Amino acid sequence: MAELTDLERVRFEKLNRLRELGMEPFPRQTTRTHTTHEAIQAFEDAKEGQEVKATVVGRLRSIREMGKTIFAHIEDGAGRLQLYLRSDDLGEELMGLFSDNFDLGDFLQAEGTMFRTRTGEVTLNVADLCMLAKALSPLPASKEEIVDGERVVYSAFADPEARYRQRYADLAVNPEVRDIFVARAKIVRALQRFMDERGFIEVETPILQPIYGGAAAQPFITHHNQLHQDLYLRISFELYLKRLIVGGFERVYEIGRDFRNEGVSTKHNPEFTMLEFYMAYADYKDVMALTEEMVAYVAQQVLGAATIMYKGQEIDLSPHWKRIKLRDAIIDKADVDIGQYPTVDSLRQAMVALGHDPSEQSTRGKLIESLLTHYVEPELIQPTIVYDYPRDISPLAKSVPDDPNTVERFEAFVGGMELCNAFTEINDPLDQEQRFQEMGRDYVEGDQERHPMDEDYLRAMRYGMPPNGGFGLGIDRLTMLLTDKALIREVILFPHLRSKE
RNA sequence: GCGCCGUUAGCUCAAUUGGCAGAGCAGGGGCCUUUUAAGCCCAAGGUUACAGGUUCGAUUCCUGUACGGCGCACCA
Repeated sequence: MAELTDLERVRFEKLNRLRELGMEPFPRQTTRTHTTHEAIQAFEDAKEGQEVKATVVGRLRSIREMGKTIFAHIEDGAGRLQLYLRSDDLGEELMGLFSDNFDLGDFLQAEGTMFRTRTGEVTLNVADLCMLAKALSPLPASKEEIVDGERVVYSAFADPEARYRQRYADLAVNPEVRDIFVARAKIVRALQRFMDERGFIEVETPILQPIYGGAAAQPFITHHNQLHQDLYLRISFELYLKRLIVGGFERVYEIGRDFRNEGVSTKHNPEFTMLEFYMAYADYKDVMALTEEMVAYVAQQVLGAATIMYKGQEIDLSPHWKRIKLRDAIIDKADVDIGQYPTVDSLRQAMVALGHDPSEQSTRGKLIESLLTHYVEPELIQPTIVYDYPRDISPLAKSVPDDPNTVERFEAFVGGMELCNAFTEINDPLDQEQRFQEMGRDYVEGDQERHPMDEDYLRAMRYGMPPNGGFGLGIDRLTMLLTDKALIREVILFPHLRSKE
């Protein structure tokens, strides 16, 4: 065991003392007749003069000793409840035992009768209590008061590093952090309900993949010892889900984890949660309509409204969203018409004139994308669908009717953030093969983002793939949006951090 | 990967130009039988992230390391 701090040593002594006094600090059995919320509700609902007895459990969050009485609050999954310990009711022995050996953070069980204090708070007058679990280490201390119904916290546990490394302590002392993850769970449920109601079936495809694909990203590599085989953690679900479209499922979706071996930022975590769906007999316009409907639905289900506040700005998520061609969006925000620069070199020169320093290896599509990222994305606060993308950065998307260099692809942006990415999927195996070959040509040998050729995927396509629209949405990003968080780490329970030792 | 900033008690934060490192809360000892950031009295709590350097003297200045934050780069 690690060396104890002074505070921990004191608690350790209390733990031993409890055992000596015959109170097990980690008992096996718990009795609970009411949650804190139910106990308060039962009292509120009771007739005048009717006695309400309750046995509640929870973690000690505050203690106020006043001579021969003690006020305390416990917290359980449902909320908080004030306890009132009175020497005359509890007995001097238990009173002293509590006072000497119970600390903030301990879990306890208390039995008694509900009443209302002079100041109006519904409270349990405790007749008996016991320890359920002794906390050996003190939780990060904070204090709070209620001002006009708002909780004001003093000395809140706020150091981001400590909060992420010890998320358990963060969750234990910062209830608003728990709220984020409750919202996140609701978001996932709402998405599933939305998809299920529209005839999509939820599937699970491999995370360990012999060939990665479906996105331009560096993979994590792992190894299967018995099979002597290197495997990649998936960077997308795309190619497996479309195999299922070949197999006869018309509508499939998957919610799961993607892994990308890239830099971390306020919007990027090495592992993140995606929703991808594929819809036969649909194209990207159909998917646009479904996207608007989906996001508005989720907001409505989780927040009760399709209008949200994000970083101090009101955002209306209800359909229909603004739609703009990528070329027009870049003219609009960057004052560059990519149509006038049909070659990599001409576009690079135009960007250098704007003060950029584009990488030598960039394709024309990558240059366009960096214009999008720099000038357009941060400006798109209200939901906006940007569509019709360059071919060379979209190797799985079908081209638009009269322009082989532009593909039917869109991304939706909200709050200055890319939320999802979708396209009319290529279903011509020969076209797809050619695109894979172009990727092999355009991306120099050793470029980690070069797409490996997935022969089995091409074989699947040759059996015949119905026309279909595909879609990917970052659930972490959607959660940031709906919980008004600027940092992806705030919506991931255990975000990746460097090891400390 | 690059740049800037940060790291002081369990938590939140101070510390003049380089001159004995402080406070609130938490914890400990007292007082207080309807309090709620309860209050009052007393005492305690520190290798100032780590390793070096400059200096009579370093939390403070310099170098390096670790971790974090922000920005950039990367990021179909």
